[in-house]
Amino acid sequence: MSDTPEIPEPGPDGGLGEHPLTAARLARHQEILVGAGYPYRFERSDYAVELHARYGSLSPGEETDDRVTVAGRLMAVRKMGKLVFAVLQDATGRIQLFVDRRTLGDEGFAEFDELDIGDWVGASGVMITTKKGEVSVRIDDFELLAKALRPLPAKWHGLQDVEMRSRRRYLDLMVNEHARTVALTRARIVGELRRQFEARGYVEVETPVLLSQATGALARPFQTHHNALEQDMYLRIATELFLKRLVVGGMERVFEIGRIFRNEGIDATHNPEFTMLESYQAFADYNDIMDMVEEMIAAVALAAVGWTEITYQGKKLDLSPPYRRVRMVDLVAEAVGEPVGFDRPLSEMRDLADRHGLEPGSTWGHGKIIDQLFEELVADDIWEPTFVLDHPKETSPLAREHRDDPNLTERYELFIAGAEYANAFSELNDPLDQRARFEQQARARAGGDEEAHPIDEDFLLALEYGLPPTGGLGIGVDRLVMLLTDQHHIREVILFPTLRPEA
RNA sequence: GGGCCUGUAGCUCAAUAGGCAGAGCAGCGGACUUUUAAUCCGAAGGUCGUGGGUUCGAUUCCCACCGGGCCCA
Repeated sequence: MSDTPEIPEPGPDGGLGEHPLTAARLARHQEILVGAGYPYRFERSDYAVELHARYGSLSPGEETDDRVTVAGRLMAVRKMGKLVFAVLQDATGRIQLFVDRRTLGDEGFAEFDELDIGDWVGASGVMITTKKGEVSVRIDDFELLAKALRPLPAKWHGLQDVEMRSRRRYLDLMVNEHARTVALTRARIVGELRRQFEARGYVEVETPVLLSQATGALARPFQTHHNALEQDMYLRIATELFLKRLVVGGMERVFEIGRIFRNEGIDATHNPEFTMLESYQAFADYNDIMDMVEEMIAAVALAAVGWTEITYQGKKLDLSPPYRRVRMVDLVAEAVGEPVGFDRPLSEMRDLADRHGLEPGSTWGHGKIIDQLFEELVADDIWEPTFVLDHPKETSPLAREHRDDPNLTERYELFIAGAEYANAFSELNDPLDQRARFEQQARARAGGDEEAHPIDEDFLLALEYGLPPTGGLGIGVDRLVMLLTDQHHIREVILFPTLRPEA
């Protein structure tokens, strides 16, 4: 009888039908579904940012005959009776729609009135500027592309709640410009890192995430189980040993940017899954890698933020090379006011550690004490980019012995603003020495040191076929993004940080 | 793991020395053809994180739990 189709009863709608803020949106949505439905695609002619670039110089009140089609999310609506100003946000920015009844017609104008903030809309019209000079599209046609059944966070205060910004990152991205900026800057940083390595002849590779043994670093792994193989497996805690196997195989320059998993605490600088960049270059030593790293950091800063002189946590920071290069033992000696060489009796070194608030474990040698004194007394105070050189052999089981000192290794960490950004060494390539180092680690582990490497026999096998002299590097990508976007918490640079399930 | 703080409307935040919980924005109804957080008028909107306890009465005090934040280890 009736020619208007019946609106279906609300099905399982998550309670949207009962809430006053969503009932009307849901009803409209169902009305559209029983009618013409939503379009499957939409042809846009221009992004918001392009229109501002092209028409920003029009004088106030100027009109053109240039037709454009825009699309985006409706973020604001200002109704003036027979005239409406609406704001559409696309991936690049915002553009105002000038919606007047004369141009759009009575029917279309009434339909536009039914739109809600948050709806996805496509619209066509001509480019004009308003009396106040705002670049706008005076629309003569529009289409509802998808309806937002839930209201957006407040337009002015946005979304502040840290928890919800992380849990519902899409809302954060919709309403907080800085969230979009950080996400885009991260993409630029990762892209530039790739370009830097590719320009130097490196090949990007992917090594396994799922392993029967998690090796190559000091960390507790996530454990899982493979049903068909009937064996426990572990998520990787580093990519190091697999990348070196590739160099053994003759891939002389390789790098990987990949997710690493460490089953440890969550705080401002640690997320259980994070992104690590590792690279290995045959025939290079750690000096070569230092030169490369300072060039790369500067290039990445330029690409990401446009300058090498940045502001971090309210202070100026210059990332242009060359970076200071200083030995760890010299920094520690300076901090404690006395020499900390390996020629001093171990008992004196243990006293020294005690006096500086450390509680040296029974397995600690000179090297571990020096390393811990550095962490405790020096690391936090380094501001300008600094390569801290020549770590003790004891705490660097994968690094090659220093050519001038058998107690040290050719290893450095790059410190900036009190945090570590890169870790690199002349790689240990003698399989016999590597086996001895692993065994020393195993003894420390048996002695109660949980921060000790397990032995990886399969890696030793590969080494026995010959690893050329190699310079290796690891960079914490998330921390680098934090530095370049001036964020003080890792959750701000990871789109979906690890959280407890919501109650 | 320890300490401190925190959870109130869709969002951002108030208040209550234990006695009917408020505002701005958003939403709803109305006016308005040049707005930019539009403006004006009107009517609404709440399981005060969850569960116990004390009390005549608890959003407020106590306990536990859940989520979150900061600091320390």
